[in-house]
Amino acid sequence: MSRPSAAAKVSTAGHEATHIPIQDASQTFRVACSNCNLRELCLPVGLTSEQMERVDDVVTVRRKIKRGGTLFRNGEPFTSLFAIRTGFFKTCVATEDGRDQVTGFQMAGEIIGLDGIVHDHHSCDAVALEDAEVCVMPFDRIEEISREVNALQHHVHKIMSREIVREHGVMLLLGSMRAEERLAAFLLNLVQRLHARGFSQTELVLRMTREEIGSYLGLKLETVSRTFSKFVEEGIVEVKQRHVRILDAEALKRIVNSQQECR
Amino acid sequence: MSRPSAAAKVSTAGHEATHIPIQDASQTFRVACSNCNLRELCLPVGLTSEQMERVDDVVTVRRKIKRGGTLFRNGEPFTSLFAIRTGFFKTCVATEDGRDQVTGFQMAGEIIGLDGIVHDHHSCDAVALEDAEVCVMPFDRIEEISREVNALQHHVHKIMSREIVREHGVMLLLGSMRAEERLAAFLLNLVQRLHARGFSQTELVLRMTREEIGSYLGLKLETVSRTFSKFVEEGIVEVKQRHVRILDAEALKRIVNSQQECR
DNA sequence: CGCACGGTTGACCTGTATCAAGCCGGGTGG
DNA sequence: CCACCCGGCTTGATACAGGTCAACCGTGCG
Repeated sequence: MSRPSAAAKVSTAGHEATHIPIQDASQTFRVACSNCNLRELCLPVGLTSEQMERVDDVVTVRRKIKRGGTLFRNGEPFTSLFAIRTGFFKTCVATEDGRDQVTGFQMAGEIIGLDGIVHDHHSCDAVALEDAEVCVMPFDRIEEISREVNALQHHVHKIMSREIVREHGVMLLLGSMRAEERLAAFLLNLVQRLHARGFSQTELVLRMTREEIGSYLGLKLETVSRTFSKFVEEGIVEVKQRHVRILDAEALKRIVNSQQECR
Repeated sequence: MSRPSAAAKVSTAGHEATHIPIQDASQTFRVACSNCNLRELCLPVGLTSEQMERVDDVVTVRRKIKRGGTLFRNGEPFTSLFAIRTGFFKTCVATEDGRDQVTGFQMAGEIIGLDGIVHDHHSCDAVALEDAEVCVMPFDRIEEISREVNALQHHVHKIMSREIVREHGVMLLLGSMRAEERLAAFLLNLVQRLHARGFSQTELVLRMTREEIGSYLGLKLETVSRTFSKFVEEGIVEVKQRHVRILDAEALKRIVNSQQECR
């Protein structure tokens, strides 16, 4: 998967402002949270300007990652959490025997790296699915400042708890849903998160391959493909490559909590 | 369960208000962590006695839960985390359409309730699979004290991170393993945790039904049963009801990371 | 232009679910 | 104390969702 090349340059408006000429792999520079437009996604709301000043110190630098590059890898020492500013990531765990599992897809405003806290080493890989930029937040700094700013402390707890709850949802999906339900749930989840970021509620561009979707959903890529085709036949979605338009969101919702009924 | 006269000394501040009236189902009383024999499972190590005194304030009361009783339920307000002192729990999430999924089994020394932090309400049920006793740790108290005791702060972060990593493992299991691998992984995990608590490395008593195991592993109870039978035939384990003796742990390990070879 | 990777589709196979019957053990009430 | 019942478990027969293997296509990159 070493296919760096031209960044997938889909013009789905939005984050263009942050497009800055890329130099080498991971260029770094300094910025402030206080005037970041993603603030309300990463940070607690209602901070005094004094507190905000403290919180600004959480982010030391930003870092750019090219498509296909890794933000961190299983086994690497853990030092920082990362707030995604732009771009799209997948995280995945692997067993020695080569099998691997995508554990999540992360987009702007989301935090990654929480897995590293327990053992001071990361236990999964974070791979950029498109050119990305993250805010680096050294974890000792986070702990220090969250001792002073209660709202930040609670916010950190919430972020971790949210991740736990999200994973519960994935377990439910993997443990008890059939292929159609999984894919429907996946699409609804993606589009909902994108919508919260100001994108369309009905149209999305998949940043990942069918294989990656399959890995996340516990399905083979062929099954993902077939299920997409089925949705298309039924007029629920339009699919052209990675571009998906949802024609009937209600149908998707019905699929998710139908479970073939009865019993 | 000696009446904790030693704990009565604490007398800190006016938290008496939090004393919940004792009901029949869940009896409550006060104790100290500093001389709890599970300390090293719940708490950070290497605290000064001064810090330990602060940390003692984290646990307000204990609570007993009978087999089949719930510690908390989906939708209930979140106020506290719980450290399991004795007994065995399952946590499970459910969809409106009745389907549900066991997300984990918890034993002595483990912490439950982390799911409630994000939304101030629990998002899953915690059910006692045998008579149990838990330490109640009001979360605002945890936050307060962990601002003062760095080691506690970091410990809380680790506990949450550990849960995230554990769930990654379950996702891997559910997303990419076959029935035998799942059950083998499950048994190894259980026995390893029990061993860490001083129990046998080769013998265990399952506290849950085949159906609950199945729910956790994303299998039907019949498949769980058949897979047990297969392991018995192969001489890997002995199974009498819920009593399991592992005869060949190596074989289980081989099953877990074999994945039908090759590729 | 052509290759290669991602995606689609078809044919077939298999692991697990489903349905059903029966067993075992423990608790209850007569 | 026994008979009975019931929940949990096992086992068999059969069905089917999804996996596997394979061929082919389209598109975007070198």
